[in-house]
Amino acid sequence: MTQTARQDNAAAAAAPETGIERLYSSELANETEFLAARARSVGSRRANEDLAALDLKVRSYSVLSLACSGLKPSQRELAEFLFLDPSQIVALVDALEKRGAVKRKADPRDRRSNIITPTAAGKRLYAEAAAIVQNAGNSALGALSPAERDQLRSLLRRVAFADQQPA
Amino acid sequence: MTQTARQDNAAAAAAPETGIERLYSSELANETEFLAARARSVGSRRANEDLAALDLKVRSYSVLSLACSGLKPSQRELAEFLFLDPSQIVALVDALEKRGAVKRKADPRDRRSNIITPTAAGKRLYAEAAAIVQNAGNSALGALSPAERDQLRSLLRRVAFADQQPA
DNA sequence: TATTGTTATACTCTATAACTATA
DNA sequence: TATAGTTATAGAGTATAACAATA
Repeated sequence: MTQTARQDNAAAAAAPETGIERLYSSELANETEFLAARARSVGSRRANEDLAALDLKVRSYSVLSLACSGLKPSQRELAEFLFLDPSQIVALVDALEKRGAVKRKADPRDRRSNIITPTAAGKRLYAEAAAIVQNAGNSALGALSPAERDQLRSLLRRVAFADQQPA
Repeated sequence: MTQTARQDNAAAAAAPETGIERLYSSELANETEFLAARARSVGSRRANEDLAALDLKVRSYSVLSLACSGLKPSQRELAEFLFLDPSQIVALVDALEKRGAVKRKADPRDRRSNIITPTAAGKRLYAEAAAIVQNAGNSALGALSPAERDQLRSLLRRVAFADQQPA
């Protein structure tokens, strides 16, 4: 609830150094690295806030989404794909399973593996969550035209998956 | 130090479902939200690894960079700009000050404020660090042409700063 | 009274190692 | 022996509240 009063008055003219906007001209503010971090921060903050209505976060939403993808991912695959440790996946799947959104199923070809599939309730939850996330995303990307959003997504996709190959 | 052995052998052909690439086709993998998070993850992981040689991280590098910007930011401004809590800035500035890279200086116009300025050593450190970060960034963006990198940066900039206005 | 910086604290996230069951 | 999942734990990151100095 911080109300940063605008200072576009006489005092501002006397002290134009006050105001964060002046930092926009810093070198840092032009590094892709920094901008990506900040853009993600803007986006996921908003998404987390909105997803709270469904008792989800971006993390659990991601797992639920992949569970609902029809691709029958194993926990190991979720970990690799989401850049998370397998032990973190355990906790995320636990929470989703406890609320009846997903099920663990032993892979018939390798009984060590747990394949994660959604329940009917899980699919409904995902539908709601996906709408919320899309909405939050649109809001975060409000400054861009539809074409620019596609462009951004396409560029990010190439960067995000360029490193996927085993190191 | 996890050496994920490549599996491009007969076993891989027998189990084509193994392999994370199939998850590229999921809905999640096409959400800008997710892609931005992942792209940032790729970039900052690499940057953090490389900056370790200077005993810096992306966070402390950001503070050092702004300190060296000539814009004479206060701690409060650093907190707002970096989306960090003022108490976190304290710790970051403490560490940089302890190693002689930056100094706190009372703002003559408001003695409550600490203006963060670099020492000569801090400027040298920043020069080295900036080269490392730029290098890491280029590596992370390796899949993109120079023009595409500019495009990405420009788009990210608009998203990253769209939300800057007081909430 | 409000704000900057500080400290202390708790909570979340992340990383690591050890254990089990399967292979 | 190697891998998938699990558990426990420690460390880093993040958020909150209270306090001192200054405005």
